[in-house]
Amino acid sequence: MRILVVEDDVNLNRQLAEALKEAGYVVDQAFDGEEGHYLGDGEPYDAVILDIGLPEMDGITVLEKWRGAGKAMPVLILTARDRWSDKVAGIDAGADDYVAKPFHVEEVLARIRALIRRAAGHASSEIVCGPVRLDTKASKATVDGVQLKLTSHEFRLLSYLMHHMGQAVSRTELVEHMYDQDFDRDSNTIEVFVGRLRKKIGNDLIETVRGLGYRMQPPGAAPADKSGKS
Amino acid sequence: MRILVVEDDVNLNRQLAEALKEAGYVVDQAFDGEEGHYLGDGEPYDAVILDIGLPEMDGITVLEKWRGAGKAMPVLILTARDRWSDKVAGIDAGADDYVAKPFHVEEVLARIRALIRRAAGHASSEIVCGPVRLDTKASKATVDGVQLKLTSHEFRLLSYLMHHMGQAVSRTELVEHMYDQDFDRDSNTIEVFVGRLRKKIGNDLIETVRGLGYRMQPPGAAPADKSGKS
DNA sequence: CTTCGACCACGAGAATGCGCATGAATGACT
DNA sequence: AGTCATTCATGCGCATTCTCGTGGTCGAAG
Repeated sequence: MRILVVEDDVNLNRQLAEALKEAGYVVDQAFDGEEGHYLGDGEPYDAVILDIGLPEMDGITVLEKWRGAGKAMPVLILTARDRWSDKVAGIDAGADDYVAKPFHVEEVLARIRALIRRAAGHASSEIVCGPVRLDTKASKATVDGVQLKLTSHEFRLLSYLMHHMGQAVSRTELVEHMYDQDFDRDSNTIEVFVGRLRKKIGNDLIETVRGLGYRMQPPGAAPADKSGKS
Repeated sequence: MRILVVEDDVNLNRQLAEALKEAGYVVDQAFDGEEGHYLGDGEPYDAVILDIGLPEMDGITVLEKWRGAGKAMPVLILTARDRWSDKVAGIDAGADDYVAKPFHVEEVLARIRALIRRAAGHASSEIVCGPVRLDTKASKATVDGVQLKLTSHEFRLLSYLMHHMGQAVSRTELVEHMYDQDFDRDSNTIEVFVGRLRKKIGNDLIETVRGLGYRMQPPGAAPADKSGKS
């Protein structure tokens, strides 16, 4: 999962970014409205944390521009505690949630989790697929109750697949959500990680869709194929 | 749009209900956890406003029960301003948003609007034709609920046909949409794929229109019309 | 009604290229 | 210094796709 943090306070920005990375997200940072808008417009984020008071371009404006351009990713805005009119303006501009400053970083993490979860259409903080259980709150995964030992990239891969269960996910999409801006897109890294993951969670769970990418299936979904081969 | 308000403070409950009705929603009211849970479990709401501190059954518990039973409607929880741990707990229990008391009614309305707007975005993109069901988002297709194993070209073909249901689609048109620019137009690949597809989804669904191309038809619509075309 | 030409279905073999495993090289963290 | 995660390159196996050839079906004209 890839997240953009737009916040001009350098300390706060770093603080957030570190907490998010700690929790297993990939994080891009922007320090003014201009830069934030540019990144959010060009890169595919799973969520954005956006400060309202920003140099160069106001947070609300940034948000409106994104929404106007059809960007639909969940956005969490940061406002001063006493400016409740900002919150309403922000929400009407298309924000999905807000947190008032000063805040507990923990709270922001919970909100982000909730936003990502909701964007993927899941109600609870645990996502289950057959024997695999992903705990987004604790950033852990288990198979048949046994905890998996995953590297950070393996976890991000699994997480992304499970948040998009049933969908076929392209290699490019995976790369874009598992890495930040600059990454050499021509390589077979993803395939390697898929291989490794399969070795850990069992081969049948991640299905490869030739020419398209990979797909994780909800539980009893694909029993047999009809008159094809296998 | 139908909304459930679960709040034990009679005044507050009425205040919310009136504002919501004013805004054009249909509103049901519950005044304790038990009643709230019962209604939310049995009736189809587009959104729920749920207080955390409730007699009979705690709001978090109510929410967990709903989510455990597969209810996925958006839920906005109300908490006391100083209990931020409640918010985190609530969000992790599956709440989609929260508002801290005391709040401006206007703000609650904005949130509800946002929640409903967002929930509408989760409609699955499916096209159905008789027993065949095509899910473009997941890149998969089922016949009578059984998942098909299609290669990427077969899928593209089916997809194009189903997107133009009822129309006769020429071979050239198909070629142009299934391949990029230059492709040897003198080849019978399309016929081969149509054959393969028919074998997988059943022969009656793709009708051949001699001299023109192929057509997919919802069943029973125009059973093998001999005397002309549409 | 018959015949002819064009169009279509289908099977089987051949070529293409995708995806996977593997192992070595690089980099990060302790 | 050593371990572990990550990245990259290579070659093989096989699903997929394409070509080709034969036989069948349809429609129109004589």
